[in-house]
Amino acid sequence: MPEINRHKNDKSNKPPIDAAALLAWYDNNARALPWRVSPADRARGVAPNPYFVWLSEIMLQQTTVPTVGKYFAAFTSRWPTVQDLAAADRDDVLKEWAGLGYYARARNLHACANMVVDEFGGDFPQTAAELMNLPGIGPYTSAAIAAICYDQQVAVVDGNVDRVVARFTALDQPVRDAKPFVKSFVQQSVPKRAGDFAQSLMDLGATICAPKRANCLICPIAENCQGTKTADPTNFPVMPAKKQKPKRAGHAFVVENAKGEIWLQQRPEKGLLAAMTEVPGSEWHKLAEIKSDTIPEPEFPIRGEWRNCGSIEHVFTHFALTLTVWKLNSDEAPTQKGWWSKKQNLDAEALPTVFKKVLAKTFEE
DNA sequence: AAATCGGGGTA
DNA sequence: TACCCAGATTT
Repeated sequence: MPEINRHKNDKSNKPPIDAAALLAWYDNNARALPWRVSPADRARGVAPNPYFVWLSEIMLQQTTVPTVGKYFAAFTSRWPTVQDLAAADRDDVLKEWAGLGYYARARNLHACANMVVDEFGGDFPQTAAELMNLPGIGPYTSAAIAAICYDQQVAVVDGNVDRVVARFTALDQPVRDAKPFVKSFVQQSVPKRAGDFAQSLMDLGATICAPKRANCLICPIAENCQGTKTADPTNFPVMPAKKQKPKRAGHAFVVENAKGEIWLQQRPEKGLLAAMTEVPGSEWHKLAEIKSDTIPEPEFPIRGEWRNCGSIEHVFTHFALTLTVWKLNSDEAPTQKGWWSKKQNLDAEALPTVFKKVLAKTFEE
């Protein structure tokens, strides 16, 4: 008996998404967001601001809508146009981004703004293929900007859409291994109102077809959904095997001078928290590699009466970190390159959250 | 294909 | 706790 060379999730076996029904739902239930043009305004011909859409899309990468809110307001207030952002100092962009995470986004954001101004006269390219060439803009973001701003009929696939499609088609493998299928499945349903359709699918995933709750009773596309016919649609998407998070540990050195200033320095241009600001510290030892329960003794950068302030915990994407915090009052600079920063002004520095935790620990005294 | 790259909200 | 969030880039 010959093999039937057809994938189990071949789209020819799956009824498509009812775009008209989804758009009708979106017309009445769209989330109101600062960077978004409502479907009613869009129907009247109001065009989205590509700078706002692009900025929001970069901020929203792996980041929730509530978290982005304040940062989006701060950026658009300080830099109202892409020309303003391009003209800004990169360090100021990093300072505004501090706390939002994934700092390569901030570096690429500034580079992209300059490219749009220098190479495209300040106007974003209007197709996903062209947008893909800009720094920080990948498969999702290029499609999102092209669809939302210019109604290019491309499939926009983010984490929400992955989940909706996985449930809709009862996908039997992790979406990570079925990206082409998900994209082609969405593509066949993209209507003329491509931007509203993209946002409707994401809104559906954010509100009705949520990660731990599927409210199928009020879902506008439940009719053709395979997942809702199963015992529990939230069994989809199936998750890949998880692996445990390794641990690292190190020391952080906080030096305060007689004027109440803290010694800060800049991290290297590459790697974790690249180009951001930090306090001096030790290497972050991988606990498995030092074959011991205890990390090496601290090698203080300068002599003095260092005080142990306890430790802080911080969890990154791929490891968990424990830092022992040490404090010294001294007017001597502990490292070669760096600067003194007033304690009252630390919020304006480009300090990632892990170092804000370190500093907060020393202020408990 | 797998690893790297942050931080916070949710159940 | 574990999972997930309008992913991109590097290895």
